[in-house]
Amino acid sequence: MPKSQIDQIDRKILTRLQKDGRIANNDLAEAVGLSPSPCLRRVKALEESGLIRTYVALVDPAMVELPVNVFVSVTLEKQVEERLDSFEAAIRQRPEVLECYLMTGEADYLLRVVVPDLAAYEQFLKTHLTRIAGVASIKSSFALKQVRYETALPLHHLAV
Amino acid sequence: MPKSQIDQIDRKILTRLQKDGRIANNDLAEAVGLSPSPCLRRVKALEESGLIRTYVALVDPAMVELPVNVFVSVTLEKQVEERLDSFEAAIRQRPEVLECYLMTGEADYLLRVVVPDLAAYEQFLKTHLTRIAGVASIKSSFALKQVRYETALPLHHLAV
DNA sequence: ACTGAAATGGCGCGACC
DNA sequence: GGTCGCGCCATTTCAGT
Repeated sequence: MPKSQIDQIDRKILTRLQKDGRIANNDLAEAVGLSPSPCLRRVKALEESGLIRTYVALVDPAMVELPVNVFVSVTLEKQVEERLDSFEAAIRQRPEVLECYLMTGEADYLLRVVVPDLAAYEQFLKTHLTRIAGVASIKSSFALKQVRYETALPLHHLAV
Repeated sequence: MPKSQIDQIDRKILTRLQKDGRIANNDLAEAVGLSPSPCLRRVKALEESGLIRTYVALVDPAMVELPVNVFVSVTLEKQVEERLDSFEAAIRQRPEVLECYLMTGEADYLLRVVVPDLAAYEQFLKTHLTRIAGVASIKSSFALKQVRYETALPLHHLAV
């Protein structure tokens, strides 16, 4: 489903829903200059195409005792395809790993891990990360502060 | 508002809403073993306490022509408080910077930037990032693949 | 004080123009 | 894309424990 299907109104809908996923369809319709029914039809189409993946509630990390963000660079022993898959499968098991990227260059992984404190991170390292087969080296970088965290993708580049 | 206020049911509510932010209150109530009225009251309390920050729609990056993730390490010239604030303010202006963390160690920043292609990233570098006052050095690392991306925080550590 | 049940007003969501 | 209408859900009120 290429971008050619996305017009100005769809872009407005997406921008609005990325800010407020619980907006009432009536209000959304008014905001984008449509009547409720065709607006809802567009939203459903965006959902069914997979363009809108899901709706979620965002929780404040500090208020649930999860103030520590750690970025972990992981290097694997060999770059065999099989190793990558098994590493990724293992990573997907761990709920404290919120993000994981396969990186270029040294061809390792970058993880963002969220934990209550340093002790919990040490536990994660010892009990889980170091036990994954094929892990050669691990480098941890700690965040002092989360300056910005957005889930809304910028859509300005999408042509009309 | 410490965690002592959060009981088992609240945890279930949060876990559920982090997976499906648009679930009907009736269904949520049934899922957590409550009747609709007290369930909704708890949700409202969690919202007003700020523990639930907001509800959002998550959009598929590839389907809106944003397949490129870049992690950018930024070092500032001097670690004056004022410089940090002005850098952070500048970063907040740029919608392609989805995440920004103040890091320990070399005490620089780590950014996650999302762009349509390498040309757009080059444009971002030249037009915006390098023009921010106080930026000493920039190191860009590109992601080949987003292996995992979660917004749901793990709540298993919260005691009953 | 917090929970569960009933009533009402508004909205989501389909059929049709 | 807009209009109409039904059914369901969110929300308030009231009673119970």
